[in-house]
Amino acid sequence: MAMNREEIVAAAIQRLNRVPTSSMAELAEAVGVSRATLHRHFSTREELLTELANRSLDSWEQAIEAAGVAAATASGDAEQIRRTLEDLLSRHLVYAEEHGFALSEHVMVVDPHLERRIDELEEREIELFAAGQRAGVIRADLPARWVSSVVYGLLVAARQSILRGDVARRDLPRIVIETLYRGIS
Amino acid sequence: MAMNREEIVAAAIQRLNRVPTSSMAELAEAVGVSRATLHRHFSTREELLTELANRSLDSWEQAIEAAGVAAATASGDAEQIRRTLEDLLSRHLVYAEEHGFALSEHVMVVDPHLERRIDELEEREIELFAAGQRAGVIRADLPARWVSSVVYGLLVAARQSILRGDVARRDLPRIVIETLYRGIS
DNA sequence: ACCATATGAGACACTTATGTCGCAAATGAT
DNA sequence: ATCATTTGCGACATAAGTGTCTCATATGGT
Repeated sequence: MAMNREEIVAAAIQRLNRVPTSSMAELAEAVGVSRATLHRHFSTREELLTELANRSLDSWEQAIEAAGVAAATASGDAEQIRRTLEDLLSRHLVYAEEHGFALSEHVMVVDPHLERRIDELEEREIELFAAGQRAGVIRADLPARWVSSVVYGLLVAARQSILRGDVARRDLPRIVIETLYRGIS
Repeated sequence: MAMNREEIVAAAIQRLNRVPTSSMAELAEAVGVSRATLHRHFSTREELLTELANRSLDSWEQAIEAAGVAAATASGDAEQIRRTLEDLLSRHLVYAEEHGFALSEHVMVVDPHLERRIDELEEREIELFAAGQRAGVIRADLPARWVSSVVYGLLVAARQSILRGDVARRDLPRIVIETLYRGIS
């Protein structure tokens, strides 16, 4: 087969999305490769998981940049912030589907470097939320960090809804954004 | 020491709330009991986890009943539904703190009986949400099951906020209810 | 003080996951 | 066709978790 690192990572992510506690043997089978070969590419399980986590954070970071979070935060313009927020949310939904396993704790490795990266990415979003509050896009009586947690919680909810078939994939962005902005009343 | 089942369960729950993947040895140590004694009370790990899960669902069920979900659903009265919703939410927050480990998937046992119980409890809440929609308390353009997922997601967010110290415990109920009803704008 | 019961400590067998190694077979480029 | 590289397969050692058992000790009620 001659799988390269990319293909292995992609297949492993898919598997972990369905069965987050998969062993190396299960991952190897899911990838379509022998256990020995998997170990040839990733000498330890931790190395594999760290790589997956970093890929996952790459996607997240890319979403933040593609949505123009930094520019919107700096601009302070209400409309730009609103557009960026919705764009970011939509990208997050894709992220939640593709890297959802990383959303559940206790699965990923506890690596100081990873934790710092997560904090840094989250901080960039929190700054956007804070800018949104100053611009009147987001109510100011909620801590910006709480807003961040709410977005995270909604992603968990969205992922669950998709997995259970409660909401159609194409309806999700609208429903999530509607719920985030206006709540359920 | 002469620990009874109750004390063991309580200590185990506390431990699992912090370290959801604890082994039997770790749980025994956390309980303050030898591994053998733990096995005398719960012959297998699965038995222990099933018991914990059922205790957890007992709490959940009790919250549903104490909040008067059934009565509110049957009444169809907007004000009663609103009060019940807020009451239920507050109780859920306590539940999320005490049984949060059960909120994360992949930790608990996959037991058909447990799954049925969860479905049944969730269904009772969904009926309340649907009644809320008919009474105009909850917007009707969202699937009631989505509302249920959102509540779940907000609990995950609330738990995370508490653990990280982003929001004070006493502010949580108001913030969560505010966010649920009105969103972030 | 006595006795039934509960506990702790340790040993044991069993299972599962991890990581390494050697070797034969397949692959692929030249 | 040849040769270097990659792969699969199986064996192996190691580690960790689970569940059982025995025996000495501690506890608590009478």
